[in-house]
Formats: sequence, C-alpha cells, structure tokens
Amino acid sequence: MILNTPSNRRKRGAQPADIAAGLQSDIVSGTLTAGQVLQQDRIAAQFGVSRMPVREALALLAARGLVDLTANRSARVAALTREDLIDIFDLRVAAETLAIRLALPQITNAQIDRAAALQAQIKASDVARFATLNSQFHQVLYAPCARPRLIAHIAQLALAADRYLRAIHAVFDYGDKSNLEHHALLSACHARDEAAAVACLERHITAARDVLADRMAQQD
Amino acid sequence: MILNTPSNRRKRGAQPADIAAGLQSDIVSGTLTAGQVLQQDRIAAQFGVSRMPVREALALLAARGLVDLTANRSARVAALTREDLIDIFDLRVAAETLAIRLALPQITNAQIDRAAALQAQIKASDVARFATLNSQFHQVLYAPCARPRLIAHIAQLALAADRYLRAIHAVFDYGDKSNLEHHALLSACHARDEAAAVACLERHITAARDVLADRMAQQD
DNA sequence: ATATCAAGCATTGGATACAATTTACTTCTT
DNA sequence: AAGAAGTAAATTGTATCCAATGCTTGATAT
Repeated sequence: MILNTPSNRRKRGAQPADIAAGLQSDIVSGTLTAGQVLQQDRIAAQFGVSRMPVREALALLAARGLVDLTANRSARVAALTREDLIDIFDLRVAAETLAIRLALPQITNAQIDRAAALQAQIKASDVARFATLNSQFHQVLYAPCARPRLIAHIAQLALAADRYLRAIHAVFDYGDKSNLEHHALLSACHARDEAAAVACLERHITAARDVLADRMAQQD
Repeated sequence: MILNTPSNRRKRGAQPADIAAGLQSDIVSGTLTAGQVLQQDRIAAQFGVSRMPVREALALLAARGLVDLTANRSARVAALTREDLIDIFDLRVAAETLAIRLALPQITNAQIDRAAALQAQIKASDVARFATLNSQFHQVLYAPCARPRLIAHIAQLALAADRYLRAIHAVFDYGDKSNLEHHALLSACHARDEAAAVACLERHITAARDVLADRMAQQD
C-alpha cells in the first residue's frame, strides 16, 4: 500500500499523472486484467489521496485507450480483441513507416549506434523488459524526424501493442525472428536506404501482428 | 450566457462533454484564438456549472490537442504553428491512405453516392460549413473499413486540420482544386482502383498542406 | 421455478470548501 | 528609473459533502 505521507508526496499538480502511471503499468503488465472494474474509492485509498485526482487519472488512461469510461458506471480496463490488435498494428505500420522516412535523412550514426546498443540488450532480456526495450529501440530511430504529434502517436500505439504482447505471451515464438528484423532495419538505416528501411519495418510489424493474431484466435 | 436551469440541464454525466463541445467549436471556429487563457471560473460561470465538470472538459480538449494544460497554471488554447500543420497533414496522408485501402474492398455504391451528395453540397457552401462537410465527405468514404481506432484517429486529425483551414482563410484559393480532386477520388472509388484512390488522396492532402503552409509563412 | 418490481445499498457526478501555487502589485533599494 | 523582494489577490488542485444514478437482493406474482 502506497501512502501519501509528507515524505513521498509529489508536487501539487503531479498526483493524477503519478496515479495514471501506476495504473498504466499494472494494466500493461497484466496485473489488472481486461474488463476488471476500477473503483475510484479503492484506487484513492491505495494511493492515499481523495477520489478527485483518481478521476483525472482515469480520464488520462481513457484518452490513451487503456480504460473504458461510461457515465455513472465504474471504469473498466479496456478489452483486448483480435480486431483491435489488427487495428493497432496497421496503424503502427502507417505511422512508423512515415517516421522512418522522415527520420532517415536526419539520423546520425551515433543515434543508430544507440539503437544497436538497445538491440543488444533486448537479446538478453526477459519478457517483461522486452516490451519496453523494444519500444525504446524503435523510438530512438524515429526521434530524428522531430515531429511531436507523430512521435506521441507512435508512443501511444506502442503502449497499446505492449499490452497484447504481454498478455499473449507470444514473445518467445517470434523473438529470434524479431532480432533478425531489427538487424536488417539497422543495416538499412546505416546505408540510408529509405525503401529498404520502410519495407523492413512494414514486414517487421506485420509479422508481429500475424503471430499475435493467430495466438489470439487459438486462445478464444 | 447559458444558464443551467432545470429545463436545459443535461443528463448527469453529460456536462463535461457538452462543455467540451462548446469550447471546441469556439476554438475551431476561431472565436477563441491561439494562446488565449481559459480560466476555469469564467467557463464555469458561462455554462452555469461548477469548476469540476469544466476541468474534465479541459482535459478532454487537451487529449484532442486543442488545449495546453500545465500544472497550477491556466489552460491555454493550443498554438498554431507551421510545423504542427505539416505534422498533422502528413499524419493525415498516412492514416487516410490506409483507411481508403481498407475501405475500398468493402464500400458499396450507395456509400459512394452519399459521398458524392456531400460533395455537391460543398460546392455551394460558405467557409464555415466547408470544413465540416469536407470532413464528412472523407469520413463517409473511410467508414466501410470498420476500424474504430483508425476512424477516431482520422476524426481527431480532421479537427486539428479544420482549425488551420479556418484560421488561415485559404479555402477560396484551393476550393476549386479541391473539388476537382474530390471528383477524381470518387471516380477511383467507383472503379475500385486502389492505387488511383491512394495516389489521389495523397496528392489531395499534400496539396492542401502546401497551400496552407505557404500562407502561414506569409502571415508570420 | 422464473420473471418482475421495489427498496436499500454502493458508487459515481457535481457543488462547495479549503490549501497550495502562481500572478500582480506595491514598496524598497541602488 | 529600474530591478528585487515581499505581500496581497487571483487561480488552480485536492478534499469533503451531497445528490443522482446504478446495482443487488429479496419479495411477490404468474
């Protein structure tokens, strides 16, 4: 139980963001499962605050698509469906191929090396760290495009995608394949080969989509 | 001044959405200009409610990118910049070309006719109605793809784009060109020619981007 | 046995009250 | 006169309180 004692109290406008971050990590990691009710009272008690900042936190999570809000009804953790999964990954292809096209002319070798270093960590990481490191790897490559909206959109999609990755436990199935694809992407970036990078990225994301979609079809 | 008398009071959870809709139309139409401060007290008084639903409304608008929120500081109407404009329109190309590709195999002739009817109205409409009709025209063509996230994302981008359209008053410059492009798009849809529709849409949105970006460069 | 309705309980939405932070203004110093 | 510092006013963030809505349970009728 996290209490709001004077020692660990955050600055005045930071509580909703903190609560949202806490809930978000529980939702993405699967501690809070799809469809679970999120009562304002209980969350408020958990974080040692009143219901007011909790309501704002839930609104933030609803904007990120992690929570479903209905008027006069308890909030619920958003559902995971095969249709939504496909929706997310197709949006990722559209957004991330745009980002890599815009980023490639601006990217430096140092930035590519940073991505390569992250990829090295990914190889020797467990399931929990895979998702975040994988997101970081991609975002390092896109950052040079300097498009705030595009970057924010990709980050939001990565969050939604991570939920599926963690929930479906398909990481091991396509982990090796993903590593190979990351290396191919890095090569294309080094060569500043836009067409190759775009094609590589599209295959990479589509492959993940198909593996996960197949797994979901089995589980249902 | 809109009062919250029993006669026009909305249902219990609807106030934030109503307030957000009111503010949104003022922001998009330009009644509220970029950078303008939005004090919770005043808005609450205007709508005849307390500050609480106003805060939620502002949070909604912040999620849509129409308002900037900073902790302990007054909300402000989001700025209009040339960089953001380009960001938005490039995202539109990525999202809308995906939508038309997914929609084309599903679309019916009746739906295409509905879009054509909207296009006819656009020709004989003033500046204020152009933006909304134009958005509707596009969304009718995309709807058959049946992708909730994609559709919502496009709607949000259309909103952001409308602000620039109305603020920059460049509608008349490219209105005729836009009409021609809409007809070309409709033809491609009738023929179920995916490549033509995508190319047409990309040119259409990019052309609008360039006209508006040029105008902004002049105004600054 | 099942469906329907009512009453009480649980939970959310909104108003009011208070605390913390920022902004504006005044005053003092150089 | 310009700038710094301090103080008061304005404004936001959080807590508490009340009203409205939804949910659950149990009784009743079919």
